[in-house]
Amino acid sequence: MMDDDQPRGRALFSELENTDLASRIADQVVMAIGDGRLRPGEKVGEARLARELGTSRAPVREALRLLESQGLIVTHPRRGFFVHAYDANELDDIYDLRECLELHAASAAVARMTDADFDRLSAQVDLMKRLSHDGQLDEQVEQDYAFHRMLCVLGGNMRIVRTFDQIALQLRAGIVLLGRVYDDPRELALSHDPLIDALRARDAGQLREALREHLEDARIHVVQLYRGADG
Amino acid sequence: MMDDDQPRGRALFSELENTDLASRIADQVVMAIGDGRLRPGEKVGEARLARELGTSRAPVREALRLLESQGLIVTHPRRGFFVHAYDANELDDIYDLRECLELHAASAAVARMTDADFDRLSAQVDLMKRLSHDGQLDEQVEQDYAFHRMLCVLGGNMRIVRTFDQIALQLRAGIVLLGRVYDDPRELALSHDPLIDALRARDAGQLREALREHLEDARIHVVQLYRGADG
DNA sequence: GATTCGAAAATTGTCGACAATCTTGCTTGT
DNA sequence: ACAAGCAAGATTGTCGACAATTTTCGAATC
Repeated sequence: MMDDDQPRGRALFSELENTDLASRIADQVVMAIGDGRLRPGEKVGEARLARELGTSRAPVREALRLLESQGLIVTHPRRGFFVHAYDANELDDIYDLRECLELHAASAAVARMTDADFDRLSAQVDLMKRLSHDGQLDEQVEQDYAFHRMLCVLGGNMRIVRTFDQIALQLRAGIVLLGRVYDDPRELALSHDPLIDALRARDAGQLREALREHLEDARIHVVQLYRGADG
Repeated sequence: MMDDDQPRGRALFSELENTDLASRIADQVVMAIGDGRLRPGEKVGEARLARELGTSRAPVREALRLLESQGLIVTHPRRGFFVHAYDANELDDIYDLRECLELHAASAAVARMTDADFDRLSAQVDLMKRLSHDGQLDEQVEQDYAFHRMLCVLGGNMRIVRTFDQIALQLRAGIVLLGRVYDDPRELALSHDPLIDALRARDAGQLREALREHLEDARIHVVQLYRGADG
């Protein structure tokens, strides 16, 4: 009896064949939120969804409960499921938490990182730069999260990585509908250079400072956009 | 056998009176894990549980999925639900995460704390001391978590509080079965005095240092016990 | 015309059922 | 007796159904 640890429900935006019907439905809902078919605050009726997808309500219910635990869906008992509508304050809190986690993980990562790890991180930023030239913004953002996730993984605490994944999912879901966050797409890729510099020097203090600045920048961008959007 | 219809005042999970069957079942399972009726690694058959509780499988399934998202239950597809068996490394990771969060929240708390807040924190420790004299260890541990939660709440970031709640639940579930963590029950209450001192002085640096020591101490206690238990 | 009230429609929480799959325990062959 | 194989039993994933509740929408009232 072995534990076949498969890459857990880590199908973020991919519709990979998941053996489980509920997980597949969850993915579909995530995508629907991601591309705006489901808007914040909108009701997600399980019966309606089940009819649309041609399944019964049971797996739909499970999928929505799963997304509820991920923070993408909220439940009002006896009234149904709704797409979680993030407000500026909540995003601010989330970024605060993210900064707290990432700074901690990054400090540990500096001590544990091998040369090959550094090369991979560096290559990741290069990839982002190439994507920014091609105007592939969505893919660039995806690789941005991948970069920060790598940092967390290198920190060595899988529990922190899991929390980061949750946060990343929420941020993507909450932000996608904003459209562009940065005025110049290349800004996102370039803003990672200070991190690479600090990593190359293996200077934890320098990395913390660079990362703090990096994340504060993103936080301010997003929160300001959100406050401007509606408040 | 689970035979208690009394509310029992344990508000680990449900906030309001038990409205939802699934939530009530989740509470029962949490309690069952807490007092050892369900042991780590043990299978939790939904059909079996449903029969014992006199309900159908649907709410049981939802409850177990909820607990899965809380990290208390793991699922092996097509094979069922099992009580999550924490190992020493995982507890180590959890404590690391907890320390990261609590240090961050505590720093913010110092700046936001009112005199009344301080009095409440102080009173909380006094309560723990009284409980430690009466030998009410379970209740004392409960109030210990309440104290640390207050600190997090004072930090002002509700997202961090939510994560703390998750961690606390997992730690309680994972640790309870160890029995005693401290040799002397009074040690737990007394170890909070340095925190109170730092809070009284409103010295964030001092609080961070005291808290780090406090949590490192607990971490080492628990992890060592766990490594000694089975490895 | 706006507001309150009430019946119809839709939705949720819960239930029992069925096929596919996993587990268990027995049979069988050597 | 012991291991492999097979059949019976139990369990999971999914489905359709029903009562209770919520929402909707039109009617009656002021």
